[in-house]
Amino acid sequence: MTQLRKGLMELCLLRLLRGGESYGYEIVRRLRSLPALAVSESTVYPVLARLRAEGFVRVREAPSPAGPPRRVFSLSARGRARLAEYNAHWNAVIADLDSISHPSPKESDP
Amino acid sequence: MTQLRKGLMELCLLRLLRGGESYGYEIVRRLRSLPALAVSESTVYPVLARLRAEGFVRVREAPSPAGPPRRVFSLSARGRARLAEYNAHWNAVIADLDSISHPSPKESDP
DNA sequence: GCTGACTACTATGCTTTCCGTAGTACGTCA
DNA sequence: TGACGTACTACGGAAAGCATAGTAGTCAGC
Repeated sequence: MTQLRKGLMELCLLRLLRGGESYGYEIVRRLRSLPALAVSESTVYPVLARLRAEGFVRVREAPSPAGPPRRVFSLSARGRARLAEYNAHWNAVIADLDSISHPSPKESDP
Repeated sequence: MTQLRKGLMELCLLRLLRGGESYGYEIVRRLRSLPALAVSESTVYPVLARLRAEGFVRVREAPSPAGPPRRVFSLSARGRARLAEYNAHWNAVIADLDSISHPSPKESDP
C-alpha cells in the first residue's frame, strides 16, 4: 500500500500549504493524523526540498518557542499553478478509475 | 505524473477483471483509452504475473482468432477479497486528501 | 510459399519515490 | 548538566512503472 503514495506526497504538501504556511515538523504531525497518508520525516523533508528546488515553495526562517529555528514553507505563484495542474490530473485519475468500476450501465454482476 | 500510478495498476486490473475475464493485450488496449491511466505492455504484464503469483487471478488458455493463444485472466475468490481491501484503502486515500483541501469550514479562499 | 501485418507476450535495465534507521543540533527547564 | 522535546539531515534499500527491444504465432494477399 505504500506504493499507492508514490507521487502523492507532492500533492499532499501543496494542498497543505495552500491552507497557509507551515514547517516540516508540523506537516509531518498533520499527515500522521491521516491514516491513509501517514508518513515520517524521511518522506516529507525530501519532498519539501524538491518543491523548493523547483520553485514551487518559498522558505523563510522563523524562531521556534523551543528548539532550533523553523524553516517555514509557503506556496509560490508557480506552486499554485502546479497545484492546479496536479489537482486536475488527480481528478482525472479518480474519474478514470471510476469508469472502470462502472464500465456501462447494461452490465450488473450479482 | 507517472509516479502517481505506482500501486494503482493492481487496483486497475482487479477492477477491470471484476467486470469479466480478459487477456493481457485487451487490458492494455482498454487502459490506453483512459488518458490518466494509459500504460503499455511492459507495465501490465508484470502486474498480471504478480497477481497470478499471489493467487488473486486465475489463468486459462484460449485460442485467438488471429495470433498465438491468449492467456485469459479471471478474478479468484482471493482476488475479490483483495479488491475489496484495495477499494477501501483507495477510498481512504481520497477522503484523507479531501480533508486536506477542506481543513475546516471556516476558511474559504477566493 | 513467402512477405508483411497484426496479435500476444517476454526480457532487461533504468529511474523515481517512499521509507526505515540513525544521527545531529538547538533550546528550555529542572 | 543532563534529560526532554523540537527541527532537521544523511544514507541506503526496495518496489513499481516504463522505455526499448525482441520472440513467436496466425492469416491475407500476391
